[in-house]
Amino acid sequence: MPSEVEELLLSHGVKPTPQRVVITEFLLRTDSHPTADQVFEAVVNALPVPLSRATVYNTLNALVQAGVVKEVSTEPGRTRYDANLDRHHHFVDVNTGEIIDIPWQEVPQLPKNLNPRFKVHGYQIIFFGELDKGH
Amino acid sequence: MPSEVEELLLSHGVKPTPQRVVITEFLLRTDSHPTADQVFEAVVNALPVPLSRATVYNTLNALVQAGVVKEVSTEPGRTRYDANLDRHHHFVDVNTGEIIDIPWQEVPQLPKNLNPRFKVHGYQIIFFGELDKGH
DNA sequence: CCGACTACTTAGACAACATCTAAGCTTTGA
DNA sequence: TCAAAGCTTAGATGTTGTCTAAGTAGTCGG
Repeated sequence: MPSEVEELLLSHGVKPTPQRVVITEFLLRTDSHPTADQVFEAVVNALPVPLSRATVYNTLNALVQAGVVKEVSTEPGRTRYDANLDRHHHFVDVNTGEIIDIPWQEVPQLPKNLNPRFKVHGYQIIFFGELDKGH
Repeated sequence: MPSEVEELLLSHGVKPTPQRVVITEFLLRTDSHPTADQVFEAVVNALPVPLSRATVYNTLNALVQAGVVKEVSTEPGRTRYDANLDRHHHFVDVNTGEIIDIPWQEVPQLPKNLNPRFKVHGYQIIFFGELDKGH
């Protein structure tokens, strides 16, 4: 009987190998928007076999392709990954780089027909600012 | 008598060396949101002396620091530069990667006080879609 | 002018992030 | 049991960006 994660992968057309399962499980469990290297560090000891960085990159690309996770690009030069499939926006703390999800309904919807030249598929909003630790 | 570009740099506290002037001139002249390497290719022959890539990177970072240009991060792994200082948003053609500026007033303003935990300094909206070449 | 100080630039080494390659391993199905 | 297809591995390679050491140009006090 396949686990929930295996079913998730199968339903997206991704073969659930052990490597892909542990990587996907980690992404679903965290809300920290990890980089590829952070994913590697987190799961490298969760498998009884060696894990190659190439597999992590291959898997992350496959998951993005299949629509299981999304890439987040808040700072240049490093890609982060987000398994929150609910539509949402992002807030980035300019001091720490921490990324926090903002629920879709907390932000007014934007019109998609801003200009007849553009056929808008979607949009991405990133807020920059400081996190008030007092709250 | 200093040129307009030299005055721009001076007013932002950046010493207008020949390298910095030609790089800034190129950025002001284009709306193509070039990468650092595209900037290098564009200006390397505009100087009577050799130009190092390090100087391009140093200059771009200095211009960003000084507020003369802005970084644009629409795709992971490469930083683009934008000398359009008017507030604006971006549209990215998913087929070509082309980036087009969208005037600030064409998009509804978003509230900055979405959540008491966040002190929002600003935000960035990137629209993804297809460009209708027919218009 | 002169010397020293500061800032800038250069070429190439280096570092970080990501992809590619060749070989081996699993799985699948005939 | 065999072949084909797909996945993973280790390490080489590619790409983007930064760092280092040396040299150069501009500035300022004398």
